[in-house]
Amino acid sequence: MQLSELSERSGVSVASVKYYLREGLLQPGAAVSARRSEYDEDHLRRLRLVRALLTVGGMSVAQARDVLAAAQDPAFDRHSRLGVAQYLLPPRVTTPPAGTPEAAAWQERRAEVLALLRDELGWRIHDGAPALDALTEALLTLNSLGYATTEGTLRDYANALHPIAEAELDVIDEHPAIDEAIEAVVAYTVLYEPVLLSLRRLAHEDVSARRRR
Amino acid sequence: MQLSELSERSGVSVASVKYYLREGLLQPGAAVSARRSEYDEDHLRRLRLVRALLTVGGMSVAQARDVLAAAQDPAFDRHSRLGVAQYLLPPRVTTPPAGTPEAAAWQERRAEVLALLRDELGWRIHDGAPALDALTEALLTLNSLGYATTEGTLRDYANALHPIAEAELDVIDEHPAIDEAIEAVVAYTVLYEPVLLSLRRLAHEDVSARRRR
DNA sequence: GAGTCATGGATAGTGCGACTATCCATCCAT
DNA sequence: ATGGATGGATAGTCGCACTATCCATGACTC
Repeated sequence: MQLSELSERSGVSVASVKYYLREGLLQPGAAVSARRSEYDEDHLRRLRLVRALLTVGGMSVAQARDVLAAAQDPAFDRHSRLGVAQYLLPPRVTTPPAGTPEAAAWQERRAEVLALLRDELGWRIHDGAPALDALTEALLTLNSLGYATTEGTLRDYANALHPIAEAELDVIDEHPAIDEAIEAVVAYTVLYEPVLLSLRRLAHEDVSARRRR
Repeated sequence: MQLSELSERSGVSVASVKYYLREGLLQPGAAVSARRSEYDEDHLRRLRLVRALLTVGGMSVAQARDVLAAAQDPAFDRHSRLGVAQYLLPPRVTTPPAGTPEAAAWQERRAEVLALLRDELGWRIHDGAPALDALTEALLTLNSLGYATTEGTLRDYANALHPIAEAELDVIDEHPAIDEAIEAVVAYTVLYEPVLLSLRRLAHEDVSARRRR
C-alpha cells in the first residue's frame, strides 16, 4: 500500500504521517524506487499504536519515539522490555538539585517508601526505578499541601495493586504474538492506565452514592 | 503579604502569579488601595494547589480553573463536590459523532461496561459519567490494536479498585477542615492518581523480577 | 511517448497553550 | 519627595504538534 492508502486506512492525514516518519515514530516503507515506497499491515498497526499512545496515553511525540525505539531493541529480553517501557514512560519527574534542603527531605522520603515496599512488602524493585521518583514527588506534593499520607494508606494501595499487576503480566505472558508484536507491552502499560483511573473514579461515584443514602 | 512575597514563598514567578490571577485560578487579593492588594495564607495554599494540579496532575490551566471554580461552588454539598470534581476532571474524551458506524459500536460497548458495573457488581453510577466514556474509549482503543479486553479482567480491576475508593472517601470524610478547604477533594482525586500509577508500575517490576527467576 | 499525478524530501508556516517581558500610572515606605 | 514595588494592560516568546507549499521524479494511463 502507498502513503495515501496508509493515511486513509488509519485516519491520519498524509502530512501527519510524513511528520511521524520524519520524527522516527514510524519505520520508513520499503523503497520501491527513489520516489515511491511500499507500506504494509505492520506500518498500519504501528501507526495506530502511535496514535493511541499520543491520544489515549497522553504521551508527547518525543516520548513515544523513545519508548518505541527501546521496546524494539532486540538487546532486551521479554521481561526487560517491560522494564524498559516503564523506565522510559511518563511521568518523568524532576528531582530537586542535590545540595538543596529539599533534596534531603526528598531523599529521606524516597528511602522510606523504598523501605516500605522492599522490606515490609518484599517487593523486588530496583533502587533507581523512576516510578519511585514519581511516587515520592506525588507524596511530597500532597504533604506540602497539608494532606498527610500515612504508611498504612500506601500499604493498602500497594496490596490492592499487586494482584492487578500480576494479572496483567499473566495476559502478556500468554500473548502468543508478543515476540513479534513487542509493542504489546507498551500498549498494555500505557493504555490500561486510563482503564484503571476511570474505574477508580467510577468506584468513587459508587461509594459516594451509597454513603449519601 | 504582597505579591512579591507570595511569589517568593511559593516559588512561582511574579509574572506567572499575575497570569494565574488573570486566568481566574487565584482569587484576587484584598484591595488595600488602587495599586496594592494584600494576600494571605489561603492564597498561598491555593497557589500551591494550582501548581500541583498543573505539574503533578498534568492539567491545563483551563481545566484547573473550571475544577477549582466548581469545587468552590457552595451550591454543592460535600458528596456532590466529589462528583463535580470527577465530572470536570480530565481525561475528557471525544465521543464519535452520532450516526457514524463507530458511534454504534461505541454505544454498544459503553452499554456493556455499564451493565457489568451496575448489574453485576451493583455499582451505583450515573449513566452520563464521563469516566465511563473514558473507559469505553480506552477499551475500544485497546481492541482496535488487537488486544482483547475480557469481562473478567475488567471485573478484577473493578474489584481491586473498589476498596481503594472506599478508603479514600474514608479519609476525606474524616478530614476535619474539609469544609473550609474544599480543594481537598480535588487534591485527593487528582494527586493520588500518580500514586496509584506509580505503585502499579512498581508492582509490575516486582512481579516481573519474581517470574524471571 | 506524452501527459497527469501522487510521491519523498525539504523547508517554512500555523495555532495554541503557558508563560514572560515591557509599560505605565500610581502608591507607600523611607 | 521620591525610588521602588504594584495592578493592570498589552505584546512577545517558546515549544510542540502539526499543516502547507514546493520541487523533481517516476509510474501509470492513454
